[in-house]
Amino acid sequence: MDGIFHALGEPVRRHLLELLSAGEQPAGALVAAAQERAPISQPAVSQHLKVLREAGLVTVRAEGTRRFYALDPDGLQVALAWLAGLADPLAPFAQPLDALATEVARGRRTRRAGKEEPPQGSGRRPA
Amino acid sequence: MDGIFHALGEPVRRHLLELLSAGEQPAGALVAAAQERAPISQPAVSQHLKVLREAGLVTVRAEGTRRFYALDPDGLQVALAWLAGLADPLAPFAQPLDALATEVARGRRTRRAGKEEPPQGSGRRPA
DNA sequence: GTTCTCTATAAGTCAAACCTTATGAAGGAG
DNA sequence: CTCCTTCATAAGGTTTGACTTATAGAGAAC
Repeated sequence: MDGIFHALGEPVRRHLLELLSAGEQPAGALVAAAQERAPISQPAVSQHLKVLREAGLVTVRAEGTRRFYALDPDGLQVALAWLAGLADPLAPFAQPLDALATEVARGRRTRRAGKEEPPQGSGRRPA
Repeated sequence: MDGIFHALGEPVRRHLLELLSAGEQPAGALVAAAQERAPISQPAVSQHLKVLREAGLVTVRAEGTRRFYALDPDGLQVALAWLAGLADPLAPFAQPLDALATEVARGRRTRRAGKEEPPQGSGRRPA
């Protein structure tokens, strides 16, 4: 939870998430896209991706020498639920918006991936 | 947008928002509540409140020498919409979850302000 | 094998941001 | 008016965090 919102607090990292909302991409493409917006080095982007990874906001899949990053719906859901609970304290109990967000996120992932649960290497750290 | 997520990145500030989700409170009460969780000075809390204020996440109302803080649904809505758009890029167009979040936030505000909509007799908020 | 590509980590620098003590401004009480 | 309360701002110190250059490791191409 702490890690999630801390990760979201950085503009570059939010931009990376926006890029990933179009679908999974190799680190190289993310570096190129980030450098198109503002001058930034490859290691800087790599470090940002590490933060997002450890926060549980993105997942990585290795293919050869490339690392494909994708949004992690679970992490996003945690942030969404917290904000929704703030707006209306009853929401987390009645769960109307909460459940809807989960639905959307999950549906989006399975629809996009078309495959199931590859071996999950890097550890996910609780927030 | 930048200011909003930057403000949300700080644990103390998120705690203050949680406290405010129970309703508007004077700064003093927020200081006391914050100090209950961890040792922190009054000016530190005041500075955090300033950040939240400038980010558009809270509003202030002066009454005598006291300042009553409250959640600003508009700011929360911006954060919610951004996250929802991430989870499903189509959401901002089709606006299912987006509209729902707005409804919730607005309903909450007008309900609290006592403008219209007499209470529907449901129980007051539980734990 | 050698080399080139792709990505992550190491080490160091610099700026942002958080916290503290001290103080000031404004309203209410005596 | 004087004092006390409530809250904000000022100034300064310290830590956190983001960036850069340099380098290492793994796989693909030659």
